[in-house]
Amino acid sequence: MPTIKDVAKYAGLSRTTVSRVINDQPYVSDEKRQCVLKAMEELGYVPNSSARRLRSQKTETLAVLLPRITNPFFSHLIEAMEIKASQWGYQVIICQTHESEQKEQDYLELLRTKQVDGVIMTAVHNDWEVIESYRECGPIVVCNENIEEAQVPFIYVNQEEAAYDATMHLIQQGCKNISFLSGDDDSNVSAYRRSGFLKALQESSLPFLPNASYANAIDVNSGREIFRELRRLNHPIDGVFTGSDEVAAGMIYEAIKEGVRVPEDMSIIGFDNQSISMLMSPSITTVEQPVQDMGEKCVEVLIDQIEHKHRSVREDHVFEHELKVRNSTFQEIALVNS
Amino acid sequence: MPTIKDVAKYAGLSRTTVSRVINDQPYVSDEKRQCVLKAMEELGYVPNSSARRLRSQKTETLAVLLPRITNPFFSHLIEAMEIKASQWGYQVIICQTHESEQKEQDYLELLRTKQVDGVIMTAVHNDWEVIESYRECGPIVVCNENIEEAQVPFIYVNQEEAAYDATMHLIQQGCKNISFLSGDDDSNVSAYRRSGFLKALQESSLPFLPNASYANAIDVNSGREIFRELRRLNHPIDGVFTGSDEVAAGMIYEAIKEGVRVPEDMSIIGFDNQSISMLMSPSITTVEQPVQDMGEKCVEVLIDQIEHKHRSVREDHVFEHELKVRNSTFQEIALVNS
DNA sequence: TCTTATACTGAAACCGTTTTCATATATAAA
DNA sequence: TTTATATATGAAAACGGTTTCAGTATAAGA
Repeated sequence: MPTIKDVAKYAGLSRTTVSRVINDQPYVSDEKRQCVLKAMEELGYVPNSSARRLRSQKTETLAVLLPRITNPFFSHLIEAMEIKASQWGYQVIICQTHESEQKEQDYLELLRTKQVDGVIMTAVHNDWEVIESYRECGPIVVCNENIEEAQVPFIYVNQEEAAYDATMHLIQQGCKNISFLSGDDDSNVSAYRRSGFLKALQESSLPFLPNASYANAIDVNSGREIFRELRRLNHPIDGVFTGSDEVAAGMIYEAIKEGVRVPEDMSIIGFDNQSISMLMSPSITTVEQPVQDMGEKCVEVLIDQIEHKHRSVREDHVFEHELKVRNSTFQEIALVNS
Repeated sequence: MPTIKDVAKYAGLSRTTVSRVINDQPYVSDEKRQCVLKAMEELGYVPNSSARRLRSQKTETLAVLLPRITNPFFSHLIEAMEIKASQWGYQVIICQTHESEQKEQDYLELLRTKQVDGVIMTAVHNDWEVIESYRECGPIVVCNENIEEAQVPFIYVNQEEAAYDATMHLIQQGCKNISFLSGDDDSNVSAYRRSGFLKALQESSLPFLPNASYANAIDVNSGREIFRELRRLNHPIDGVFTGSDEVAAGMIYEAIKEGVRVPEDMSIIGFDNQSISMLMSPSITTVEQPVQDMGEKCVEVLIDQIEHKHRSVREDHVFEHELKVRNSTFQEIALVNS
């Protein structure tokens, strides 16, 4: 592999001049520029990025921390991020935390060891003060969470409102005994959603059913399991806020198996508008978040911080959600009759 | 940020000794080792990875090239890869090609610029001779494709056999007019599947229907569209090999809408055993590939090549597929009656 | 006692760039 | 003509580690 030194020698010029050509800097005569380009071409030279990184103190690489990439919400998010980052000439390294505090810290170390210029966190598992200590090593932006005391940019949808709207929709459909499901309980997202859920119940003078509340609803299988548990309650449930299309799909799967009619006997509402929500029968009413826009925004904000080195203060980028009403909460018959 | 020099000074020792401690090398007395560790701790020192990379000529980073991360097959693959890589202390950077030859080349450049130690390609869009030219810069392994003339490790499922088995299953269910769908047509996967498909038809003395053959079946929407097109043919179709669970799901969605009964009027078979295939009603018969094992194997083989620097020759790691028979090709009634 | 081997330590070279600084020349302004 | 300014070039320092090599001290073997 030829180095810049070889190119310089071959072109009969100094490394400095070659470097100027590589980086499109001024103060190189056209004649020499051509000369250098020719030399690079003929030697098949390509600059070594480790050396560039060391000297220029930047990596043009971002780390994206997420629980697991197979969750469609996160895969869509990181898809958008990678595309945007690539447009800016940045690489994206993928960091699956699997909800582990330790792994989250391990990956944040990438910032300290200068393997990345910045970090996007799409979930936060450690206490904020732990995260905070990494901030001196480089910018961090948080996506999909909202931690009040933290002074970094946040990109999110108002989960409280979203859950409120979803719950209100269930109530308008006539649900009176509504179950609340959430994933990881230490996440702020769950807390905000619960709060919106409770607000809707309260305004409608409906009771909260702690027995029909589960905090381990994360995927299809947990959805199926929780459905079976709900059936065992002596209190009949006619509506479920799942917080996830996959959980909703799992519940519907089980409902069909058990002969429970959705939405007539039980209305089920998902979250994220993943493709599964359209495909299930009945199709799943869900809350759409503008995932692509959010992903792009994260990258833009982060790169802006990296390239302009401005100390990040609190910054809120709130995106709008949208309720997608489908058949898991809404009987088409009613529509036909009206 | 403190450097190794600061640590050395603080500990009253040389950079060399500090380096030895960092890298767990012998020939450091216990006393000095403690001394260095204490100094690192107190200064909050962490080695700069750009400097390490430059000197030691390795990055401990892998690039994974894939069409798009939102395709569940690839997200499951990369999930397994990331976990395995992380166990070996390697980072994974994600490279979405979107089937573009140019992007594929751009990402292969990471190898030349020494930003990664090796590359995993989960699809191949350029001619092999183009790829070949990057091999002198570092090891490449190919996953999910099988290019005969190429002398690198391949990790794959025998797509010809898989398609043969799937088609045979359709035929055994009584299908006589079977449509063949595939995604990207320049991919070898499609070619092998087509070959297996044809073999099954031939052995059963059934005709191949070129009019009912589509090469743009990649997702739910294309599945829906193709279903509608198939309906417009004057030749009635009673079986479809889709090559993708998402395409199959899209077709089933449309079938339900149009009152076509699956599998009575038309049997549909997917590929990949994604969670959607179990959730649809009817659930989708599909071909399972051991995605996790394949992902892990890719990383193992690649890291082995990186760390032992042995020139890679042809190496075939063939994994077994498994037909998962579900309701989109198989009437449960028949099972009950028997 | 004299080699010889082994454990420990550090000075200096090296990895391949970019950046700083000094110098030279050409052009414009005074 | 002199001075200031802009353009063009290269030598050398810097980035922050690891590796080579040489040197010293101590223990073991002849």
